[in-house]
Amino acid sequence: MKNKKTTIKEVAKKAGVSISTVSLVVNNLPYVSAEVREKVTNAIKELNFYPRRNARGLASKTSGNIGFILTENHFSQAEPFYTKIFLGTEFEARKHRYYVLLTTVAPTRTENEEIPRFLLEENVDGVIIAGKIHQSWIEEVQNRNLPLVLIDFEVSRQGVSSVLIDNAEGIHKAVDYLTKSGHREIGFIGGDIKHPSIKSRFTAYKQTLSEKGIEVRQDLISIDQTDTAIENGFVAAKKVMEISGKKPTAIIAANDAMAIGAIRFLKSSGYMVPKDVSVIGFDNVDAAEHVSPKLTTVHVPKEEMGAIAVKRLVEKIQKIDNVTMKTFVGVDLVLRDSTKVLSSKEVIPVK
Amino acid sequence: MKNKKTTIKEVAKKAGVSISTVSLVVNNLPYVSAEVREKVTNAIKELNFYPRRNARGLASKTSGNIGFILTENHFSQAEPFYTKIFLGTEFEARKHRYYVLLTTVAPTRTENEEIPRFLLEENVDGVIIAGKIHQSWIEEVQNRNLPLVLIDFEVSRQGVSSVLIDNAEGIHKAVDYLTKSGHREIGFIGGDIKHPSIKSRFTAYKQTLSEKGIEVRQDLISIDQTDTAIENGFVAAKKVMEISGKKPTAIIAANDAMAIGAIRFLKSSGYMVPKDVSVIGFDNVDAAEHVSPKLTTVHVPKEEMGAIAVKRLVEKIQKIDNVTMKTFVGVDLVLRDSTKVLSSKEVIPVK
DNA sequence: CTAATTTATCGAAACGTTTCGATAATATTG
DNA sequence: CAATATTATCGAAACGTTTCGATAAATTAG
Repeated sequence: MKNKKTTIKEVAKKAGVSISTVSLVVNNLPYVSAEVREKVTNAIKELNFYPRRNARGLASKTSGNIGFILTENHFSQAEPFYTKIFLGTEFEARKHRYYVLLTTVAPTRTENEEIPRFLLEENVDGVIIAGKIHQSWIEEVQNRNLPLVLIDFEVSRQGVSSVLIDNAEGIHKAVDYLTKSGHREIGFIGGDIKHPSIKSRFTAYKQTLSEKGIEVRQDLISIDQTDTAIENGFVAAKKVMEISGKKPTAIIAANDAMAIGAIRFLKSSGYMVPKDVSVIGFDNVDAAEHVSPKLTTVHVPKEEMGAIAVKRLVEKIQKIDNVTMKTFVGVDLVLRDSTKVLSSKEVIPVK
Repeated sequence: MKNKKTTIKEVAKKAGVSISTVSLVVNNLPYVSAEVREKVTNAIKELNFYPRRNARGLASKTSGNIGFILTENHFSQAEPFYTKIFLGTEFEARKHRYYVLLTTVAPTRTENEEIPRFLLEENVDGVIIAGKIHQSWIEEVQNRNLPLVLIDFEVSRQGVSSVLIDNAEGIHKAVDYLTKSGHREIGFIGGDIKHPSIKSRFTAYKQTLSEKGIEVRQDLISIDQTDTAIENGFVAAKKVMEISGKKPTAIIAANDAMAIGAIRFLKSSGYMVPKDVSVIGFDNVDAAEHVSPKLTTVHVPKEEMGAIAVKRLVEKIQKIDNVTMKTFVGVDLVLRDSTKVLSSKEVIPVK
């Protein structure tokens, strides 16, 4: 069925009403009699009418778009954590009749950094920022009075909502599982420790061990890598195995990439995973199922995070709910092959 | 620096010229004196002016957007082959000052299937379709007189360009490598054989073997899976190992997912990869580096495919080159750990 | 019954650009 | 020198909707 590019004028003519009346019907607005509404609806169908996005946008000062911003390094990262989140936003946005425009910005900010064009052109009605980002980008959005939702990042700033991972719960579940499986020498490796998620995973690791009366041993910890890439997991695991006295029987990594790197180090150094050392990751990216052994990991519902962010943003755009919100998405421990039960009885420290 | 939402009117006033003259300067069009051009440019900078996308769109009957369509199953597939292509389009589109709008459609087509909203709203200037798609979606785009580029798919239809994988070259390189490594019993597993890429990979497999004087054995082939998912690789490899007389020393899979499935079957059945059977995949998705052993595979430059598609489409949109083009992207064999050299001397069949 | 309120329909301005034709000045060609 | 072509600048219509206020009819309340 060919689209004949009809306009609202032709619909009005065919239905015998004014353009204004047609607009009321198209937008499902009141003060149109049932009889007229039916006539207009029929004309719309017969003429296969669909309003143009541009014209609606100009007249109503809206764009129908949501901006999605992330940093360049997150954009190109091998493990598609943020692309899953993006796909989640796209699917949910569609339900609300929004398009999602994707862009990247530099991780740091200099004077002449290019501002996303969709901000300059006023081509988005709200913005989602995924991951850690320089504060000046947040200011750039807020200065334009655009609704903003952050994903996996938070700032103490008025009017910014966040969709966050319940990192503490995830790490708690991981430590809990390990201690219930008989592990006491549990290490932690991480990178980019200033990232709020990594920081809170590390805090939760120490806190949960303390709650269980297990000593937090510094020689089982390595968290000074610049980022959470695979190769930094390799290096961090290497350091832990080198400096630790009594070796860990389990290592919790700040994310799956570092867990994979840790497994690579361990295997290449003659340790067997999980026979000698269990490894747990965080995120549950696709690779977790492909590495050998398959990675036990804390599953983060990435597409759901994207969907929730869209819901929050659309509410802000439509001014349904102006409350600043922090939404924590629950996590689950997915048991695969990289963890081993040492003993079925939880070890209770003797003192 | 706060954006004060200035309009072209204010720029005109400040520069002491007309709106039309400002528009000529903004769009870098001729018939403006150098003196006036400088005055206007200064005013634009001082007022931090940026034209609205909506207004420009309405006036020029353009959207500034490119539509990106793929099927729902491709959208949600675990291995992010098409998301890599999408990311490639986004990066390239940005250079040409286009936004990319992503959507999915059903793999098949029924009467009341929803047409992508960006087509209905005339909100794209051209469309990229990635992967195999029902012909009616192609018609839906062409009926709207929109420029169209297909990725990893082709149809014998007027005016449709394609960015394709040089499947034959990839398979040729894989077979060549294997035969040069001493393999003669080389199997092939595939699914969704009607997909042009898969079909041409299979054809190339047979053809290259024949060129080398190696018999194409039907008992080393399994290609009747419905799609190229991991579990179908498992099943196809199982079938090949069950029905074949002299067992294969190598299996070429139609894609990485099936290669991974094949490795899983082989390992779970007591075979060692590559000691007993070498495995080669196609695509080089992220998982190829994570499976054990790491997968030898034909690398497809996915982001480049996306970038090329955007370039072709932008040319079509701007009517720079209306020629229908097929662009084949080169591929490379990436040697990892899943292939073994049987003998360093290429086996030349004795007859 | 009358006044007040709600419902129904419409005309036209507005949204912010692009672009075409009008007008005039300048440059080139025969 | 005159005719023709090019360059420069501008006014206003157009693009296709939304939406506000005008006008009138219908309904409700006192």
